[in-house]
Amino acid sequence: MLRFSSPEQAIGYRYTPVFRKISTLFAHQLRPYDITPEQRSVLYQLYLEEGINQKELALRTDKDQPTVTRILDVLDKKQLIIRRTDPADRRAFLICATDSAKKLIQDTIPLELALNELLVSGVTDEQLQLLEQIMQQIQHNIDKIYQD
Amino acid sequence: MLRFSSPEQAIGYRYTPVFRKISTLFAHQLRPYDITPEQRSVLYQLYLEEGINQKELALRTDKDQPTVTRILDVLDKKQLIIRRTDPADRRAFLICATDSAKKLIQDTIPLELALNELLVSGVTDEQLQLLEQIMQQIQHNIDKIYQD
DNA sequence: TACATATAATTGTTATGACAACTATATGAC
DNA sequence: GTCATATAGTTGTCATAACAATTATATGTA
Repeated sequence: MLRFSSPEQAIGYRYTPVFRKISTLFAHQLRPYDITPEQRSVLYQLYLEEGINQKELALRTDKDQPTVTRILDVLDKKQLIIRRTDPADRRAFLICATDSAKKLIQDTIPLELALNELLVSGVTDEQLQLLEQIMQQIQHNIDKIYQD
Repeated sequence: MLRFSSPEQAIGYRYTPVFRKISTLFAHQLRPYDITPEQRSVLYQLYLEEGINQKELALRTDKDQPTVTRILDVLDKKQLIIRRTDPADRRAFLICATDSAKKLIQDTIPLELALNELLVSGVTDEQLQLLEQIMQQIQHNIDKIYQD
């Protein structure tokens, strides 16, 4: 049974622009730090665990390897990361965040949380849990589609 | 009172990649039609109402004017739209979809709806309504932030 | 009418992202 | 050890997006 009859009801069509705007808002807030939300998401993974390689970083940030390569190039220029060659695999680099990168992450986490509070004001904890449940189901469905 | 303590809980951080993947899935499905989801979203607005100008099209597609200009350039090359100068305002163009564009939209709507069914399988109608409510609240919050 | 200001569209620049093709190195089969 | 194959990373190309700056035309006011 079809539950939808018009493109406006398609979740991609309907919600993609909302998340684009959220990203833009966060980008504004990050501007004084000379970093973008995506660069920061890569840096944040290194903040959680250093010394992982680019493929692993791509996995953890949900980005493809070329995108990670280029974001790391930018972060490298800004001296926010260091690429060390993996002694165990000369094809790979082990990536580490510099001290200033770690400080940047620490300084911007409150910004991110504060923006999030604004975004979900008026949304109850129960609703947020439901949102997470629904999104997990959708993510599961996406993974299943990708398997084929 | 702060409800969030880690960036993983920020909705932008958490859900943006999900919608990116949805867009990629739809792009795969549209490949035989030689059109991208974003190009199609512009065309869809023209399918709903023709003869609007680029500024209005930007508003309706949630894109900025430069982005719309460039997407229309592509659609123009593919002969999917026609730009007519507005006789009442020589700065503006009135945009129309060609017949083949209208056919393309009609042919791809079932694809979009079918993909959406897959994406929300296992999600109840009640959950989808809740999702819409929550996202409307978030959208409202975003609009409020942009006002300042 | 003349001029200041606003607006529609365009162009340039930078970033992200998808995808294909490539290089260098590792691994596994023999 | 040799060779086929797999894998880590890079590069090229195109599309989308944000933003600043520009051009051409409208509009409002003196």
